[in-house]
Amino acid sequence: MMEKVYNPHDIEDKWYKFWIKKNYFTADNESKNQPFSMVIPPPNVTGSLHMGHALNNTLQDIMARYKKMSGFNSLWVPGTDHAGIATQNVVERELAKEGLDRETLGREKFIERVWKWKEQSGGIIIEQLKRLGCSCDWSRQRFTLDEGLSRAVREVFVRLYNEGLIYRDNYIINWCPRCKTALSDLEAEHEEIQGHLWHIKYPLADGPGYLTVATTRPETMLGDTAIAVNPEDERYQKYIGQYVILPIVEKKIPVIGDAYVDTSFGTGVLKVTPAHDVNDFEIGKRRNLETVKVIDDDGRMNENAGHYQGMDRFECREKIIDELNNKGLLENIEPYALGVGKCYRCKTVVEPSLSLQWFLKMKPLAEPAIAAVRDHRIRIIPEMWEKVYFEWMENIRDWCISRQIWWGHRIPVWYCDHCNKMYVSVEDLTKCDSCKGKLRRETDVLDTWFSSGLWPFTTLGWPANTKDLKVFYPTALLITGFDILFFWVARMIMMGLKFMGDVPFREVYIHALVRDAEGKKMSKSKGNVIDPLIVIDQYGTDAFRFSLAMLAAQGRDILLSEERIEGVRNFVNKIWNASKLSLSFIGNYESQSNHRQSSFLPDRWIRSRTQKMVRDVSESIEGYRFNETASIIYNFVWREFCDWYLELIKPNLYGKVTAFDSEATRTTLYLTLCDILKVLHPLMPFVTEEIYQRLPVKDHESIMASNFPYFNESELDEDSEDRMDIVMGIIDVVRNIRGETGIAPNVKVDVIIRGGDRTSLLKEYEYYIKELARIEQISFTADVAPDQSAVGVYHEIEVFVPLKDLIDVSKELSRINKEIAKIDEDCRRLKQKLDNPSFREKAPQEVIEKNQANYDEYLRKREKLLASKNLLENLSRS
RNA sequence: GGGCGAUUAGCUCAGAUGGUUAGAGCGCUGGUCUCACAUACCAGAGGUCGUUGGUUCGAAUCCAAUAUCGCCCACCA
Repeated sequence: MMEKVYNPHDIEDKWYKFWIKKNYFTADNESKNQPFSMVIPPPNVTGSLHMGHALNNTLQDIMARYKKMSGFNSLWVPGTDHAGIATQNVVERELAKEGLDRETLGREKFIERVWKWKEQSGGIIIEQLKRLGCSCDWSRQRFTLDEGLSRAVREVFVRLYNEGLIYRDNYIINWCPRCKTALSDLEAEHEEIQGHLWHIKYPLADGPGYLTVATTRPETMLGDTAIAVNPEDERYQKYIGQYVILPIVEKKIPVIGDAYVDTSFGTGVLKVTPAHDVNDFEIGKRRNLETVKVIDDDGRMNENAGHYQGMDRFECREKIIDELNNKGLLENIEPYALGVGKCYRCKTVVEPSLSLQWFLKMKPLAEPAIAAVRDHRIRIIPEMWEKVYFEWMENIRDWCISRQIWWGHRIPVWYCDHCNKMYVSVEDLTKCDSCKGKLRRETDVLDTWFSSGLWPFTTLGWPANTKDLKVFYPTALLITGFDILFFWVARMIMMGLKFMGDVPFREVYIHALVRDAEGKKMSKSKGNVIDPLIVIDQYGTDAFRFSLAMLAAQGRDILLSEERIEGVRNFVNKIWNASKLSLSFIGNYESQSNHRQSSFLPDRWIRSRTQKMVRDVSESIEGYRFNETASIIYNFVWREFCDWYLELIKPNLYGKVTAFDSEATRTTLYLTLCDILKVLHPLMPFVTEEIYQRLPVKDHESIMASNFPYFNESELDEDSEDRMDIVMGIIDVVRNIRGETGIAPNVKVDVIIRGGDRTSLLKEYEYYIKELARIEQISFTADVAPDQSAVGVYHEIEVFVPLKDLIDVSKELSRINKEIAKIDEDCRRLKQKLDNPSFREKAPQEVIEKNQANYDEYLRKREKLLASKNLLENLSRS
């Protein structure tokens, strides 16, 4: 017995376990079926499911299930990312609670601790993905730091090093003083803040006078080793070669000429701090300037900062300004908006700092990756993201891949402190080949994104030559958010091409961000986060997934509101109840072998409509237009199947009408219900399985194993659709009159129809028209219009509802007037178009004909309405 | 500084290669507990598609400007 209201709670878990037990998620690399593979964007082990994951994985699951049902050997590889900095931070916070820190614990103990944490809390998100219904192949689950992947990372590092693509160098990198590590350019998020441009006087070393420098970062002046002017700048040319006294430090530094200096910015004089600014570093290299670091790894001033040593960099800024001011060296303060980089993990302002780091040369890797997208070996959808991709790839800079943290892939490099030899090796090393001295291993680890960049092939077993790689690489599709297009997607493309010699995926579908109902980004600090798991508890997974799909229009952010989900919850309930009714009609229906073509018009109509629905659903899924998929199904099920079809077959299946073959109707109903469940399954896996299992006859033991409906042209039936349009149209006309003139639903009316050559069709379906429009009696006439009636016109057919006491003449008159006014407006527009000679000349014949036909019909309809209107007006006068 | 996107009903959004009477959900108005569903049913109101030009027989749809909002990238201190 089915409940009156669908209750998702027990059902979801039951079926998920069932699918697991049946191994439906496990791909078979021996299968003869065409493969369809995806790798999951591995969520961070620190993470718990948020809306972004929910959307991302719902869309992937829709594709995985759809492809599986469409006969593909569908593989969806799951896994998690070790998320270096993020995870280390989490565990460090835990340690802090115990009054510990990683330094006192030591590297080995600390890493043990992180692993322990990972085992205990790192799996949460996987369980959450299961609640979302994800059909991942859990037997192939990977972790970016597991043994196989670690091996692959080393392999890649060594190969890239041997090819000269990985190098170690001193360069300005983004340093996070809180995480105490270098970051890549992408990991520093730029933010505009209101700051100042300080104008500082640098006295000339020889003689009176000074040059004024404008800077946003006065604290770095302690590390200045020159000031620069543009050699073309007539104001300052003469100073080139002279010296100034660096204030506070009281050191002589040269005035140099460099074309980099913009004469129109600030004072046209630039302070050069090679150790704390990229451009200054470049100038310094060109001019052989000394580099003086003044800020330490923890963001405090160091020993080169004189009496500022030990002071926080921002406090130092204030104090330096005071000191300069006291010395009369502060000329001016200008408000100025500047961009500062912040650590993407902890939001601390990063310090550009000269540092010895490992880098990966990007240009040689980027070129083939650009080509792959340019010639569409990889298709990025929506296309606009291609431009963004190209823009970044064409201006790519070398990637700082080393991190000074402990949690991650330790760089496979060993140093001999005796003979200064360096080894890069896949295998662990202990002794120096030449001097037999003990080797010291590099302490840095790799950027987390280094290993995730290898994800599509390392998860399939690389560097071993596995069957999985052979069958499932390149993967078919990657679904991800635009926020990691550079971090992840671009790097996978480069690495895939480099190490597999082929693209990592053929298509990339980029989806938008999930925002709150007001369009704001969801964040904990704003308190506007909607927790997917609470939504699931409240409305069920199916309603949640369908909502996400429904809102997932390409290229636009998704605004999620609770009302929206509630609406879909109602839809799930509608499906439940429609199925309940359908199942009661189908009864113990035995097999499809007695499949009879029905002659009952609604049967023929619904089958024809079903075919079009199935076709449109497939097309929209293939085109990643998930919102379209959802609304096609929504409208079909609710409007066509429930509101019309089920209502129309009731008389037959309740036995009120016996003129039609009710077995054929039951067959039709059964087939249509099956089709609905199947097209819905990728979006709503649970409720569809639950209902499917209740079918008296199933073609498979699970809906997951059944076949996605295919477009069956032989069931298309335009003639039946046309005839149904007439039946529905007549019912609509009566309902409109009823509604507009205020006849209560429980009051039946009589109706007179002048049906012309459609009379026999309407007579045949008279009973159904009566039922759906709540009519007591229909009389058909060929005569003139009856007077004292409300009138409605559908094509050539006129429908009269005698007024009796039911209808207020004035209401009916205003209804007719409204309708005539609308027709007049439409006619005016159509006539204008049709009277235009160049329209008749240049528009396609078919468009002209259609417009003409519309126009003619409007005129006829208008005439009929007018006749009735006149009758009513006479009546109301008399 | 460069690039991208958005602007359609009160709200949130659909409208792929130009030819509709511009759609949906929620909300709103009126009427119904009609034997699957009140998480429902029936009817209705509501839009000169940001602005201005242009291309075209025809523009919400293509082009160009402009305004407002949002995002991304960027080594002018």
